[in-house]
Amino acid sequence: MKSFLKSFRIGKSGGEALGPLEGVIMEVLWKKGGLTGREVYKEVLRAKKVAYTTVLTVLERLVNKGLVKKEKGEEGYIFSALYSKGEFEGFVAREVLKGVLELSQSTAIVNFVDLLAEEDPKELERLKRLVEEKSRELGKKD
Amino acid sequence: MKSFLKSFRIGKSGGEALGPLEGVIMEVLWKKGGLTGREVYKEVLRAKKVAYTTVLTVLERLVNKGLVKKEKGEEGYIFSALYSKGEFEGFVAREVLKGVLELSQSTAIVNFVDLLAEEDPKELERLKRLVEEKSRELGKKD
DNA sequence: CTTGACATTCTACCCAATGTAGAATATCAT
DNA sequence: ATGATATTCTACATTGGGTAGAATGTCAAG
Repeated sequence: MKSFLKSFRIGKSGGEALGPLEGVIMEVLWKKGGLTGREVYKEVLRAKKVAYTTVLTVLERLVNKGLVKKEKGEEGYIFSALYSKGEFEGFVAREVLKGVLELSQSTAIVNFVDLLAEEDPKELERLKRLVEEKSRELGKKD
Repeated sequence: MKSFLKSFRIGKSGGEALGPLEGVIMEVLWKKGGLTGREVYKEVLRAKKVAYTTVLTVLERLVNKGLVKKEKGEEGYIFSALYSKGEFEGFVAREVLKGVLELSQSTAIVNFVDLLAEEDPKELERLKRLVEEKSRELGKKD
């Protein structure tokens, strides 16, 4: 996956790795891939009033970022997501977490646990299990 | 602390919540607070060749962001960081982690453990301890 | 083959954050 | 009052993203 991730925007409802229109377009391509520009446009319209050419421009930028594939079909170009939403989220999460850990590892760890405890305390168990698994998986020496 | 954090930039060496020049200036103020513009400028020069007015402009922007305090002193204005580097990092880490968790909690958790294991596996122990403490601290019922 | 409906690409504008710095103005000691 | 600073104003550049019209390409129906 290419280095499309330059910045992670912090908004009211979570972080975003894509602009709002980019996000809508990727959602469309994740739900139903292999669409023509016009089809993508029609889907986007359900969420947001924009011009057809705006959608095409953004699609082109997503292609340049390496997130979308554009291939000639019978009916003109067909656009589809190069990675699933899950793969994409994984990539974003990894890069962003890497950034936070490099900023200050201890701060990141403490805050991660705190946040998880605040937002969804039962996930602490899962985290603990994951850590234990990982530990076993690594040092068979313990 | 104000909402100065709009975006977290992902670079080669970790994430950054500030631009490069902003970062240099904050480092100066964290090392030795209570400096005049000219003093900040002189310190910044050791790291980067810029004009005095550039430093002043950026200082002013940092004041507007609520990260720097500017107060009249004998010798003109004195600039100092409003928060320690640790406080700042904590705030950034928290906001960014919140963003990642909201993007996809499970993805965030899995990747967090994986990354920590890759980068500094002995920290897994600390993470586990923190999780256990936090669990005890919450549900005294377990 | 020409025309009209699309598709595709080009070009250009806007905005915000950041870097950059000169111009203008204020202040003050000599 | 004059020259050195300090401070503020103004402005330009770049980047990422949103927006869309203009220009051009394509093709099928008349």
